[in-house]
Amino acid sequence: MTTLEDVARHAEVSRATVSRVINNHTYVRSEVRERVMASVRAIGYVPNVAARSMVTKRTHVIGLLVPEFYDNNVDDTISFYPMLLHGISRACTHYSYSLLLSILSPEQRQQMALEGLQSGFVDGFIGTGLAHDGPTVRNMLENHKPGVLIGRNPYYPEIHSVDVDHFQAAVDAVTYLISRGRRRIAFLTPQFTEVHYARMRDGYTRALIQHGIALNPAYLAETITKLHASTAQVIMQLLALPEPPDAIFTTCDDLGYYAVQSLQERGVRVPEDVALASVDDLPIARRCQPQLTTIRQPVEQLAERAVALLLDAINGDIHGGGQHLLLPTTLILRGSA
Amino acid sequence: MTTLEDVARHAEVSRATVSRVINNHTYVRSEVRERVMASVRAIGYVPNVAARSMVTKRTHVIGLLVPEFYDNNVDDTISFYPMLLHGISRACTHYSYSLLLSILSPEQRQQMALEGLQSGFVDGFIGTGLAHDGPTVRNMLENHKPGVLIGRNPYYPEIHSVDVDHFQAAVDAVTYLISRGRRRIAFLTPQFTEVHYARMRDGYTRALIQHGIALNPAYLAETITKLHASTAQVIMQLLALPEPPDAIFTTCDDLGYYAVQSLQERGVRVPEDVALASVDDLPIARRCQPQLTTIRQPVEQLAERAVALLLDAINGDIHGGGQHLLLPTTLILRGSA
DNA sequence: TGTTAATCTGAGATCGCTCTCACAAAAACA
DNA sequence: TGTTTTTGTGAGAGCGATCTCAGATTAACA
Repeated sequence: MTTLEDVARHAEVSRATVSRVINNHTYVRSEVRERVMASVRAIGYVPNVAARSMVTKRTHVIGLLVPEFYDNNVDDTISFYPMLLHGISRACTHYSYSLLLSILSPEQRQQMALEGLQSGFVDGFIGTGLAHDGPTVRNMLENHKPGVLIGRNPYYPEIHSVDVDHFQAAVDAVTYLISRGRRRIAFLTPQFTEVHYARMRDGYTRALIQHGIALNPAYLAETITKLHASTAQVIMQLLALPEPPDAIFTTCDDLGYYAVQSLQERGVRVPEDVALASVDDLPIARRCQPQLTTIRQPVEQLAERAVALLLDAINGDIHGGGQHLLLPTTLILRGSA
Repeated sequence: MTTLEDVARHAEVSRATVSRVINNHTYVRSEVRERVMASVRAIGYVPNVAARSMVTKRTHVIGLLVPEFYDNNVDDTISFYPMLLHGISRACTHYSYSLLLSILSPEQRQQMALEGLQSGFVDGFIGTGLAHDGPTVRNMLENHKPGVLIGRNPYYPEIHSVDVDHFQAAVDAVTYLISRGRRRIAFLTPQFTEVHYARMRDGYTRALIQHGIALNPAYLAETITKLHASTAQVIMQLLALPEPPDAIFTTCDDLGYYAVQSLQERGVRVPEDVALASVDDLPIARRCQPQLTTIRQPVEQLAERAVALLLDAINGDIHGGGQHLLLPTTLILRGSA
């Protein structure tokens, strides 16, 4: 490990001058600058980040908290978080930041899980899939390191956030179904308490109201898991209604996929008998026949904006309270509706 | 940000004593120890990692290099790397290490891509999917920070590695097909130069020889991509042979999945007419009918062992040259063979 | 050519920690 | 009770950088 001192000796200048060259400061004779850079290359000097960050109070590292996205025991589609992770990593590289990754198990999400993150190791962090009023989020605040949440947190409006406009997404999807002549539109969601599912139900309701369609409570359906079995069961119940739906809006592609399967298994044609629109646009959306008409979430953008917002916060470029970005979605037309 | 100094003042002891308490050193009166710990809690002290690592030369961070695993333009199954990532993260948490993630684009993989990793920021790193003789790997060496590769590197035996025993995997799969009475077994692989595909071909050959079955060069088939179209095309060619195969061994589940689809589209029954065995055991293996009989790779173990090996290397517990672990696989019997 | 301003360079403090070393107090031994 | 050993504590150096400040050199101006 070579140090600044070594370079200084080699180039016959002082530590301070080498530091100036390294950090591209002004007031260094170009001749000297050349000489120093040559020495840097010659002895293969690389600055020590720890030492540097001690004085600058910057590490150029951001922390990322994501929930576990893969469970070996469940035939699930691992998709959203890896995509997000991908985008965030890309954005970090773009801004020449490094990424410290914490994949939190459900228990860790319930505990304070910031470990090293507190210790001045990161300049800020991005949190996703955290319990809204959980200790991790509270920690973000107390820690008063800049933080950005992906997904809005109704409890702490002072934390910056970036989210997809799920309300509008649902309005768009349902409006599209209506425009295709459907009137008996069911709403199918996993039985999870996550906020965006509720938002989508609001959007669904809004679209119906806007078109003067009465809300039928029997059409509000929930599945216990995101898997085939529980989806099939709910589909069966819907089909058994006196007035079975002629369209279904599902809040995620997994459900959409299994819903199409379940419908077809019961001899129902998609989209002729029941049209289906969904949300996510994951690879799974294209793996059934017909492929899913779905709302694409701008995951890449979500990641990019989250990082950009965080860096702004880190650099003190944000004044006033929490910033909340809401990104628009796009309806992708395929065969299912 | 509170410092050791603050705690020292609060507890009315010296910095050194606080440090002893924090690091669980001996020679501190238990009464004093209590007092210090109380102060730590009282003022919410968290040690500064940068300062600490300056003197200990340890960061408790390991770097992970993975290739990009998601491409929005391709209907691909994102699976292996996220799973691996997951496992590595879990192992890190277990050993209370943090994880610095670098997702490398193809270009970055070709360049020197260790950026911050060199700067003493990580104690060592794990590399996956790197060009075997590429600059990144060379950097790992010159950098003389401990490193572990997932997947063997034929060029640098001195770098530790952990890998799946693909040779044996292929032997097992093909032997199983033979045990089911198949004799005309095709070998189907993506046209990639990666070493493990070659290893599997060796295993395939070995199994045939062991059972006195002549190798038919026409049965060695390659697809250009891992997608449906190119798989379907190759399957068509195989079926058009004078002696079409009665079984196919595919080197990855993506291919197995599309192969089953392609066969069925052409009216070939699986497994009655053509049996199929594959390798990976990704979620996609269970998404076709019949489900794929496949070789499960111990991804979780792979991750765990890689981390364990790296930590041993970091702690100087490994003597002699590069360690090379080869993990066994398991044959998962499902419907396709 | 003398004075002021702009440009260039180095000495040394500082960041927050660990760790060695010297010394003080208590315990064990003679 | 004096000496050695064990135990407990603090002073201070050092890790590798940045950054302020003062001094030196050169350029610009009167």
